[in-house]
Amino acid sequence: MKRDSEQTKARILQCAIKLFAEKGFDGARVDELAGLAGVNKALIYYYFKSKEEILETIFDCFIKEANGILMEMASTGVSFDSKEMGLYMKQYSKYLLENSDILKIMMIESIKGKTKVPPVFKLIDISSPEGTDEEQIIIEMQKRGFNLETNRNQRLIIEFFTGIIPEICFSIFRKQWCNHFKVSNADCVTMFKKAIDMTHKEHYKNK
Amino acid sequence: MKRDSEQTKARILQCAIKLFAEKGFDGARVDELAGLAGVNKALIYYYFKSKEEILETIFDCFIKEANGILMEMASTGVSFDSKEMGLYMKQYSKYLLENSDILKIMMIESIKGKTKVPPVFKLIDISSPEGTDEEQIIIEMQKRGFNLETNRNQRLIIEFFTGIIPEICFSIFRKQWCNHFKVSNADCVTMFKKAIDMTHKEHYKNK
Amino acid sequence: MKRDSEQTKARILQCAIKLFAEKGFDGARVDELAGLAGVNKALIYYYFKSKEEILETIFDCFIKEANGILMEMASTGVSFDSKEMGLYMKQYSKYLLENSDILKIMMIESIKGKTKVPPVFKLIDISSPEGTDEEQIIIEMQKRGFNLETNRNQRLIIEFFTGIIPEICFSIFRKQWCNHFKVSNADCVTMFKKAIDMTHKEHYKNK
Amino acid sequence: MKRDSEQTKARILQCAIKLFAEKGFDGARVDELAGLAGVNKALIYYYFKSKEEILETIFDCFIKEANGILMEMASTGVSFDSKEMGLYMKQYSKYLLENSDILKIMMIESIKGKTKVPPVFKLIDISSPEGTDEEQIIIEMQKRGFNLETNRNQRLIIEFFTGIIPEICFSIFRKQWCNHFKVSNADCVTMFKKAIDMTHKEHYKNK
DNA sequence: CATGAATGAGTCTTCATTCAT
DNA sequence: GATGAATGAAGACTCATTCAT
Repeated sequence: MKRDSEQTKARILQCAIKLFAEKGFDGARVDELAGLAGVNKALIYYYFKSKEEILETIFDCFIKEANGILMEMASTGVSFDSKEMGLYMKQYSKYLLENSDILKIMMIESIKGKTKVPPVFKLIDISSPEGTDEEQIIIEMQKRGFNLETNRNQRLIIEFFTGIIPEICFSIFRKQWCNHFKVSNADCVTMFKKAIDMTHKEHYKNK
Repeated sequence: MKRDSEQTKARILQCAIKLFAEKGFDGARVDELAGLAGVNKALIYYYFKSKEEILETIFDCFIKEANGILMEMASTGVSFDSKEMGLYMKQYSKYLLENSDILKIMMIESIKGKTKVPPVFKLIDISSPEGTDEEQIIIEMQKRGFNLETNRNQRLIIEFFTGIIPEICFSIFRKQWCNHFKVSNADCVTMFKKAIDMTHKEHYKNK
Repeated sequence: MKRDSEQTKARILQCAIKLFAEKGFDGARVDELAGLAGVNKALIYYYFKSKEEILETIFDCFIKEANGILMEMASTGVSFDSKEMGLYMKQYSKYLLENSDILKIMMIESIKGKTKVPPVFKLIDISSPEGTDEEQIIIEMQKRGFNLETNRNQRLIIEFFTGIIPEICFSIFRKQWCNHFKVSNADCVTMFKKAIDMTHKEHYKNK
Repeated sequence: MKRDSEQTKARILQCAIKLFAEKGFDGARVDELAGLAGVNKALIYYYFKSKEEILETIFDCFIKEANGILMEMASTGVSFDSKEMGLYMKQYSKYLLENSDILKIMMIESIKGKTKVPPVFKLIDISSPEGTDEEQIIIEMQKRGFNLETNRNQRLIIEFFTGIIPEICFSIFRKQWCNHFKVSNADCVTMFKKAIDMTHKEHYKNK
């Protein structure tokens, strides 16, 4: 019972992610979601108060999960050049790539700007929570080989607009890019990694 | 007559841009657009066949205009370090910044992926049309000081995901960023420029 | 001036007949009529007070014309078997066949029954106006060889439902019948005449 | 559950028949239909995909039903003069008379000619399906006393334009005829039957 | 848990008609 | 006479949500 119930709710959520990503939250219809999930429309309202709540649930789960990964990354004392660091980076990139649908939804809703804080901003808030002892982190990171900007605002802008945003947008547009430019998925990913290495990651070493 | 008519149509388009940017195309209501533009709802359908056509018109005009700016930039024989080049770059950045609303709409519709080619892709297609004599351009650009990637696919990915996309997203999120991180608009713009200089633009000199 | 004006009005009417016949009065759009007639929509309202008035004009003209033909027929003292009578009958049939579009409109509007008197009823009212000296006519006709029913109501029903209605409906459906049953137009007309001869016209001789 | 649902759908259909007959399909409003049927407008779209589909459903049901009656009639080996045959004929006439609303709709839509085959044509297609062994039927009918035309096309035209069409149109115009000519319904029906007997039915005996 | 039926409030679009020139 | 622009009032159809079972 509980098993089935959980599964049904999860299935609804999974289908909602797919659907919202494809049509946008506004463009998606509860009817269609019911069809996709193979459940009665009314059942959706048994699990969720409203269409809106489905969206919120999706965001909350994702932010929490992404949070976990970043936290783990941040708390590990591995150096920039170390294999472990590379592993974490890879893992995070992979995580974003795997959740392209949620990122699509998040991006769209962020752009519309209905919420006080755009959901995507939360991805950087996590990696650099305001409460933290800034200087400490910077010194720590520099020890690991990162040449971090000391000005927090400047640092955030660099991280977000030339690091996270390209990563998100690549995740979002990868498929369409491959189709349009006739590139294989593997090549596309390799080339994007190189692009990030040549631009964003390079700047850590600059100066 | 013609005067008034043109103006009315333009007003509808301007309001549509504003509205679509705020609510997304799907979230926007024709009723509201009519109210915003101060015209009768039916008049909108006198000028445009459908809500969809308004969107297409917006995109077409923008792509055409952006095209013009880039064409001019490409056809001028100025060197990378020259003031003229800097001026053009600035102009294009400014252009994107000024059209943040259109970029919002474009980005959302691109993410949803209804069209074969995501509208945003057209911004890079223009700057590097497939028909062009690739080698010629690269040599030309290298003369001007640009260290362009010779592999076209790699070059496009770099240009798009670490150049255009950050520019677009900055345009889109600037206001929200300023609000959220309590930065002045001027500072924000300055910092973003520095961020781009340190990452994307730097790579032209790399190697 | 007057020339052009008259012509324009006539063209509008002709196109209206075509359009109303094809789509029905309710299904026809003034916009489309304007396009068909090659005039500005507003001009239609210069000539006619409303869409409704166009319909009325069409009906009035037709009734008046049909009236004329029937009057002439009735007032001529030719016998049933005479060539002249056959000529008139033919002429009337031809007239109906040529005005199939108007008959379509008339039939549709008659069926809907908005007006007190269905327009098609007027076609029989004419041929047998109530004010006339019934007996006189019957005697007259019998002299000419027609075996007319003496009961007016019975006579009207016979005339209308087995004479005029088949004639009208043949005019209306002729083309579609030819298409559907793969018959040539000429054959179809010949067969219909025979059908009428064998049924309706035959009854005049009965008894 | 099923009970109510079926009833509701049936009620919508019944009201649609009434409404379409009165105003024509194009002139009828879904809003009004909802009001008439005492249901929410959206419920109509729960049962039917579109206004159009309501019409199709009405036609399909009627054709199927009429089909049934005619099939039964055709398959019974009763002679033309027998009481049974008269009973069947009466039954069919009664059936048409009872469904004057559907016939009105059918006639209007047939006249407009949107569909490849005018719905009314289907009433004759049934009574004389092309695939059947023509000669056999004719011989069979002749045995029963019917003097059927051997030329199929001629026969169809006689049946349709002097048999079915008068029957349909009488059904359609009966009420209006009674009102206009101040005849009682009973008298009107009697007179029409006599009219058909004197014209269409008489021809079976001719020759 | 699950569902078929029902609904109020839209949502895009259309239409006959009018106005100003 | 003629026209492009404008409009109020619907029109078909949709959607998130709820109810009864």
